[in-house]
Amino acid sequence: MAGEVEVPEWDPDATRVVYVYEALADHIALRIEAGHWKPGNPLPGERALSEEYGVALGTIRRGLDVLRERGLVVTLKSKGTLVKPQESPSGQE
Amino acid sequence: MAGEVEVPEWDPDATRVVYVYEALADHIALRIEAGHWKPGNPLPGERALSEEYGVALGTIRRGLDVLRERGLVVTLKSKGTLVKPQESPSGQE
DNA sequence: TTTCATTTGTTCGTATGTATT
DNA sequence: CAATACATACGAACAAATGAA
Repeated sequence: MAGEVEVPEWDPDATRVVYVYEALADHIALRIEAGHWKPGNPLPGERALSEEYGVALGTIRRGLDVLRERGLVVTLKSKGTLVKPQESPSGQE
Repeated sequence: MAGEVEVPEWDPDATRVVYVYEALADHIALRIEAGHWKPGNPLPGERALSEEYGVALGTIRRGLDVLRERGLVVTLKSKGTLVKPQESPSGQE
């Protein structure tokens, strides 16, 4: 049950095999799985993430696009991007 | 006066005598003249056109450069590229 | 109702790197 | 080497929706 898990530092140079927005998506996904942000709760805003990660707004949005496609998050206009409750087809936990 | 006019399909391979951005400019010009986009109204965004035509952003921008030089459109930052009202200094046609 | 702050959405402008011709 | 074309990425500004005061 996803508690306090270690997440590697954000280092775009250490991930130079892939694109920034993909590495970004992976990193945010790790943090979600590590429980940094709980299901139903919002992530920091796009601008905040942009500053935190030191990447452009468009890059953050691309990363969030990826996470949205993966079904990890949902984005509501003027609200924010929320961690999607993981669908457990039958089991609770 | 410019109603529903037929515009050939976009086919970069059928126009291989010139550059893509020129064929692109010609094609968009045809659509404007055919009334697909009205004077004063915006064209689809550069990114949208990029996807629609299946060409890179830079290529779209080059094509729009051409149309701007021809006086067919005007581009406003953060707004879009608008069809310029055709200047009929005195004559109609 | 109006105003304001917050947040996502959209768009152009620009720069860089790579591949092809 | 230069021009074309593609993709990624960063920056800035404007637009729209929401919610609170």
